[in-house]
Amino acid sequence: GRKHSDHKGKATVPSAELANGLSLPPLVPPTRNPGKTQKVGDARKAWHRLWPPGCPAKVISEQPMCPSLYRDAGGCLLRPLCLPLPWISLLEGRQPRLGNLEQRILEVLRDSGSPVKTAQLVMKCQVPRKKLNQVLYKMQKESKAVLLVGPATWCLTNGGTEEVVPAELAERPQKDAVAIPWKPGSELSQRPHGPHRALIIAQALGMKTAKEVNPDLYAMRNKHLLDLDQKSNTWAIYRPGRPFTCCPHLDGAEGRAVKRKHNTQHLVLAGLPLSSLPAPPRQKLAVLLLTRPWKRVPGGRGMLAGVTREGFLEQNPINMISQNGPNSHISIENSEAIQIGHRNVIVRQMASGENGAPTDPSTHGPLAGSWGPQDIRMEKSVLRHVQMGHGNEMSLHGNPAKGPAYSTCGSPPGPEASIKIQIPEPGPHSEGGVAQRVHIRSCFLEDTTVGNNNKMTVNPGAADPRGVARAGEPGGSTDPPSRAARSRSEVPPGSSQAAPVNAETLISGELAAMTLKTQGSQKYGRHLLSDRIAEPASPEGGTQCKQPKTPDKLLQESQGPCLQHCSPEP
Amino acid sequence: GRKHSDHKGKATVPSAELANGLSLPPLVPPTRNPGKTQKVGDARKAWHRLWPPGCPAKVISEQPMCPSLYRDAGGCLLRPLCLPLPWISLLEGRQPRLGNLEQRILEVLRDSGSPVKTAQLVMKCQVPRKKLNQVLYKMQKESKAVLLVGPATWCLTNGGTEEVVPAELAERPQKDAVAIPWKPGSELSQRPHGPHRALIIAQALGMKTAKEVNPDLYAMRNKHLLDLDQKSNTWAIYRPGRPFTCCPHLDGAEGRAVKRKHNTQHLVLAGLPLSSLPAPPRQKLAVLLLTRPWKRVPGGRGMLAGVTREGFLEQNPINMISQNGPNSHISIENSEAIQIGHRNVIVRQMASGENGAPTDPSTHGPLAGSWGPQDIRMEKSVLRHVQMGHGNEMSLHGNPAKGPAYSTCGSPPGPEASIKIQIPEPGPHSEGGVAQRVHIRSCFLEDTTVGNNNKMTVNPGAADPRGVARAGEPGGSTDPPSRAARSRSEVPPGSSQAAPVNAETLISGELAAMTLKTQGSQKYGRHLLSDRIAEPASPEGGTQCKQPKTPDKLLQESQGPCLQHCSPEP
DNA sequence: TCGCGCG
DNA sequence: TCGCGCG
Repeated sequence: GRKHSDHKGKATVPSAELANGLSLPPLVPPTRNPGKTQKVGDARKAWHRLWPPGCPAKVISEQPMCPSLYRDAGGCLLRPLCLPLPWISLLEGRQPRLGNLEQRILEVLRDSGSPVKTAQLVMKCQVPRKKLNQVLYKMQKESKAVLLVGPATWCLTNGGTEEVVPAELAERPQKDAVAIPWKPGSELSQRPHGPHRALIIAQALGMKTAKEVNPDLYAMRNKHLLDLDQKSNTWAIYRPGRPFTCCPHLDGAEGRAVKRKHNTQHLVLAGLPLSSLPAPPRQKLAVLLLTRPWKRVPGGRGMLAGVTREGFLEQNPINMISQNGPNSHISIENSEAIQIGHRNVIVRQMASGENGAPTDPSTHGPLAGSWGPQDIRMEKSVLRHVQMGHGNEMSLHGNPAKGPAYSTCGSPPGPEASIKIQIPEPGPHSEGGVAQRVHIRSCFLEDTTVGNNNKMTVNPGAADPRGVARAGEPGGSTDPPSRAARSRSEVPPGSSQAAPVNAETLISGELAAMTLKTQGSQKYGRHLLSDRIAEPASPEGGTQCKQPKTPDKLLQESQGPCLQHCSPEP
Repeated sequence: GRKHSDHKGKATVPSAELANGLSLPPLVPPTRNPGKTQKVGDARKAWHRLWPPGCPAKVISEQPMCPSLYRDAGGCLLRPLCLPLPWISLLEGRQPRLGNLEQRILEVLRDSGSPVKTAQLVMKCQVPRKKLNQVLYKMQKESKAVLLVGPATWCLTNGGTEEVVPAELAERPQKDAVAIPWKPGSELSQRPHGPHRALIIAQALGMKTAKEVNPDLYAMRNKHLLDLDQKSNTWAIYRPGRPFTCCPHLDGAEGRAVKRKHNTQHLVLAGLPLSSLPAPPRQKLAVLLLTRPWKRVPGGRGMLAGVTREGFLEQNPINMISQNGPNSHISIENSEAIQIGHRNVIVRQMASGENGAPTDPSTHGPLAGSWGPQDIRMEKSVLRHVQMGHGNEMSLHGNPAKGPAYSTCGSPPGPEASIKIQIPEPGPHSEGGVAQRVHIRSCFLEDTTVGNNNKMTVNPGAADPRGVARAGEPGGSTDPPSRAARSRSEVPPGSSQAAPVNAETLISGELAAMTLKTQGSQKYGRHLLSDRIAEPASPEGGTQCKQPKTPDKLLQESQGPCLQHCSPEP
């Protein structure tokens, strides 16, 4: 991408560029002692240092669920504080700020000291002319900070002094704005996820009493940014899925603790995608999730937290999503029986039968090493019983789920939902590289396999309940009813079982059995699937994972994964 | 989908609508004796009859690779000539003509008799305002046929008489324009694919010498429209993949000859579209299709219906599409049972059959290393029972699912339904890179396999319950009712089972069994059939399909074919 | 004097 | 007088 180098010639932060379509100016170290009192004039300068033009402040408020995103993209200047986004959001919420572009425009105009042509601004601000005009005209109309003084020619209304106070800036009293910045050595910094009492938080924010900060805290709780523990009356960063969630931003100790604590598993993990999708004007984030068959969350905008909370740990057969790379995205919607990766096997035998017996794996075993790289991109798609990869097998006996019943006549898979699965190369420079690259966007997937040498047998059985009932192993253990059967009975009449994704249905859907697999070298800790699953043909494992172990059992052996979620929406 | 009914209230041609976003006016029969000399004034009228407004003339020059599509969509008036597109292109290239939109604009203005607001034109012409303005201003500037007489207000410059002579029309001398049309009884008409000597062609075009037509012929050769046989010095329609190609537009005799020659029958081959995709504001892609059960042809809309009607062998179970040019595109809609890749096999056993047994996997094991690279892009498509990759197998037992039942409510996955499948040629520069590249966008896929050496068995059972019951293995286990059958009964009447398809998406229909295959002759990568498919019936070979007499079986023997199609765009 | 931001 | 086509 292009880099903005106008500002002191430093490189910009590309991730922020994604977030708002702007280039970032170079990072500027925060004020050494931000808590120190300053004069107002200086204060404004200080703000500028804290949130220089281009720092995607909006990311914070708009996409509050994603600490890591903020930290990487927008939290540049606050990163040294090592604070999760909610705190930063809280902090930042008390700061006056302008949009990135507005800031940059004013700066350019001020620096110029004379009218500036739009073409110049385009270059200085590194944004498309159209976007620039949108902002310029809006600024002229709303804040009067700029004026069109000729054809495509703009200047400051106040002669370029510091007294520029655009509308947004003028709205908030700024008296204590600068006093706010987080105390570096505060309790919160030491224990960034909490819990903390309100007073501590208030003090960290430069306030005196809890009362001052409470309104914000409660508001943030309502937005699922924070969690109030009623017993201890303490506030903590809210993390969906906790304690089962292992967040990437946890430090090693904490992460391990979580794993230890929940050693039980059935684990789940889940994937967390973080993404600031491109598209400036209407960017929406699709997202992610996954985990056990989670049910649809009615109504849902945004509250991925809710999704996760509800959906977790429900009799889930297998969910494995591995996320590896720092910028990986996983976003899956309405998925069912998916395999992505090499050599996966899905066997679904809902009904009687030894017949759904998968083919002999050995036949393609030898071919194991031969599969080539894969680069897959899917967008706005609905897939059922899909395998992608080499040497896969799929057997579908009887009636698998009856397909996405779209009631959704109106809206198609929304424009922004996205799934991306990128599996970076295991080694530092193994350019030979990407064994599999998958981009899935706005898709419905069911019984899907992506990868090489996968196998899928779907033997859902009949509508006849008996068939379902028989769907056990030879040994006599009774399998749970098929998902299809279950969902069939569970889904209320008239409800759409699987709606094509759109921005608002992001969170709805079912993911019945999904396997995302990467062949990673174990060195790097990227091997995300249990060996059992990865190598079903192993001697002790027998053949195809015919069912000896429940998926959950298999999962127990897998290393925990982690995930993070964020579902920012403007 | 909207229909244009302004023009004498007749239904329009959807395929053209797809192609350029315009509705077509009703077809007008061509001049009885097009070769007859006429006065210039009459001539222009004759042109209008030959290429009435809405006739996608541009299709010809812009996308010359698509005879059958042209014949149905744009070549409507030339259809009686039974000429392949290249000739028509050649012929047409000498005709003055207007673009669809220009024609339509003039028509609307003429009908109005008074200045017309752009907003009105938007509605009348069914094109986006921006596109309309582009054309309007261009017309004003270049042909002076229209004039901006007020804000967004246009009128004819000549009061709406027939004397409108837009730039394009005026550019060419028209003295012999009308004299050109193909001689109905010419050699070329009798042998429309050639070969013919240049003189014959020239004469058919109303010229006197070969020299006159040679520049065009060579130019067309360079565009791969025509082929010059050096030995005989004759020109023929160039058909990639010949002689294995059985083109839909072949006349009966030639078609039979091809069949006889290759003993393949039931075979089909089909279409290959080449399309210029997306295009600016809101172009829509026309598409293609092909095949056999191609049941639904929405009434009244679509010339593609015609394509199918005319060109394809009814009852052919399997259609193969070969892709040959480097930039070819294949667009598939509402397809089912598709295989894309090398050495695929589709076995569909509609009823009874204890076999249905998938083929022996070992047979294709050895071939593993031979798969070529693949680059597949799919967008906004619906596919069922699809395999993409090399050496796939697919067994469909029982009733081929009835495909997504499109209720096509409202909006679909989007305006630009398209599938692109690009299979890079294994040229010298096959850097050993990406073995498979897949891009899927806005698709519905079910029972789909993407990859090499995949296998798929779908055992849904027949519509007939008994048949279904028997469709199991010899062991006698009872198969569950077919998926199709069940879903049929389960899905409430009126509910759409699967539908993310645009109402305007056109050419909705079903593609029951399709195989997209590429293969290359070792050298050129244009060999279109796999050995497996080409020679399955050989005595020593194959055990692939046990059902001898079914069409499926016959398919095994089929030689690969070819075809091309194109979906026009302005 | 292409000014364009426009939904 | 939202005129907008604009590269």
